[in-house]
Amino acid sequence: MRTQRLILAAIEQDLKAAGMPPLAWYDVLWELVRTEDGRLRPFEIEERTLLAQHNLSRLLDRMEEAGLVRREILPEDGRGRWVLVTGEGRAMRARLWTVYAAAIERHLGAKVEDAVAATLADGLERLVRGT
Amino acid sequence: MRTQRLILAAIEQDLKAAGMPPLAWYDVLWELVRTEDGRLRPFEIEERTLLAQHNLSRLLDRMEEAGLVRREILPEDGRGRWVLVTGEGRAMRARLWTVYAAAIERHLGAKVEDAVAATLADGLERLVRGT
DNA sequence: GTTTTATATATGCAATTGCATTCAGTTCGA
DNA sequence: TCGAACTGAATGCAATTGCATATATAAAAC
Repeated sequence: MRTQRLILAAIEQDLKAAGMPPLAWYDVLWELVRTEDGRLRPFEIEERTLLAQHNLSRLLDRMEEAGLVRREILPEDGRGRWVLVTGEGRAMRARLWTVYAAAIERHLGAKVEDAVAATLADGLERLVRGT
Repeated sequence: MRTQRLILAAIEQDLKAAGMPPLAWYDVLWELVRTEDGRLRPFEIEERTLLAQHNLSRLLDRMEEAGLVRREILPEDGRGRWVLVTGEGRAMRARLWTVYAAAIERHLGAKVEDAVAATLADGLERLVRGT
């Protein structure tokens, strides 16, 4: 808990210092960009990012407001929406990544050897999966 | 990040389900209880819990309101306060712990063997210290 | 078919957090 | 010894989050 809080705070700090939006924005953009056609349903983003539903709904409001994504109703199911990345959204993700990657390297990569990192990743993964 | 979020959410969930206050309350109470005379300066709690200053200030408001701690001005430095645990605070910490301990066991202990946990703890510690 | 139940998303409102600033008191330097 | 600089804590206000509920639609049950 302590480690995560410290490192997350440090990374968010770096993003803010670079005038970038918070990490959650990156997470959403990334999930969208890595799909075939740059779009997902909100509930899919929800699952992938672990954001709470109402929380994501409002994050999408802000991102739409900022021109990074666009929402469209989908014909086959009137309840749902598509969330599409815009070009601006893709550009923002790329810019975010340069800062984010540097932050990861600084606050994580530079601190432990790859072997330790791999062991950590493995152990943490087990924790989630339950052995 | 994912592991931490999932496990923390699960634990907070257990606390809430038991009608208990959030984990941060426990952290503060614990830091107080483990001292010799059950009192600390706000900035000391801050360091130990990683809570932000203004944030802690308000958390203490709530905890004082709930009768778990008490604030006193300290004579030797007019700027500072003492934060003291009350008997109620100690009782609450003990009750919190029964739920918290069970949650830890359920969401952590039951999921990995001790050896893995030890390796994890070591690796995470290194991350903070920088090797 | 019409009522129930379930799913997907949004929203009103209260609680919490973040940020900048304020306030009070201490220390330091000329 | 007086004002600048600093430290510890609190606070006003905006942004975010949590919680419950609303809205809209679809699927299932009768």
